[in-house]
Amino acid sequence: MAQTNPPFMSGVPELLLLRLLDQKEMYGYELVRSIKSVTAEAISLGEGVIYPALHGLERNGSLKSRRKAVGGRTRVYYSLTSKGRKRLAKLQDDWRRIQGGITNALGASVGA
Amino acid sequence: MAQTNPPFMSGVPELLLLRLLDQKEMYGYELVRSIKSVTAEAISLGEGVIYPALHGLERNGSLKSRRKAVGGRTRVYYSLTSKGRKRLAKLQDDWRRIQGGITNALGASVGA
DNA sequence: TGAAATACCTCGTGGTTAAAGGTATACTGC
DNA sequence: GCAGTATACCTTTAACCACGAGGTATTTCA
Repeated sequence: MAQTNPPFMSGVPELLLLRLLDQKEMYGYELVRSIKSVTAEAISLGEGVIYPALHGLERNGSLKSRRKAVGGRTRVYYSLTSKGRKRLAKLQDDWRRIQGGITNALGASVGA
Repeated sequence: MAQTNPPFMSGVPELLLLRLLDQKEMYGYELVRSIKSVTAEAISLGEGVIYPALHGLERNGSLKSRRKAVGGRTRVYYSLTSKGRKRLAKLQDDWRRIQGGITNALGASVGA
């Protein structure tokens, strides 16, 4: 795993993708840039991560796509299905749980 | 990856281990239970994660160990080296960065 | 005596990220 | 008219790392 981002990343691409697409239909290339900007440059996910992830999410029914020609170029727009919305809710929950756990651990002074 | 914990776990064992051992010398079996309790049950790391991680961290110089007999049983206590402390500082930084990035993403309303 | 807890360990699986590479079209500047 | 850059899609390969399962031995408690 040649790393640009530090560890702590597993599951993150999926979460981010679902979250962004829940707000607005978007295409792959746009998502790549969007993730960088919405995380204030903290997280950068390349196309080699985004496209396979998108395909996987579509395959398992979390996303649906439609092709759209824009200025002679074809884009594939993705949006959430209801299954995808459920999946997002679960992932957000999970994230908050482990995020809280780690925050506890980092902040705790182990008294005795 | 048969999963007990949800995703979002990569790098987490290392961070938690270093953090706990920075506060107090501990042995493997103790760390397994400690992680569960300090994260309020949110994160549970089995021995199959902890022991290899401990060995790896010792190998790369982040931890040092000493054996200690306690009531007829032998325990291997681990503690941080200065290299381990540096590593911990870096990981904490990384964690806070990506944690912040995700929080942004989850909270953001993508206004146009 | 035997079950459960303590304490250590390794191996194999498989999920998941990441970089690098590959194609093709459109737009910009020269 | 042409070169270079940005847009837009995609796949393949490699490597990592968490995880469960399984394995040993000792102690404690019923």
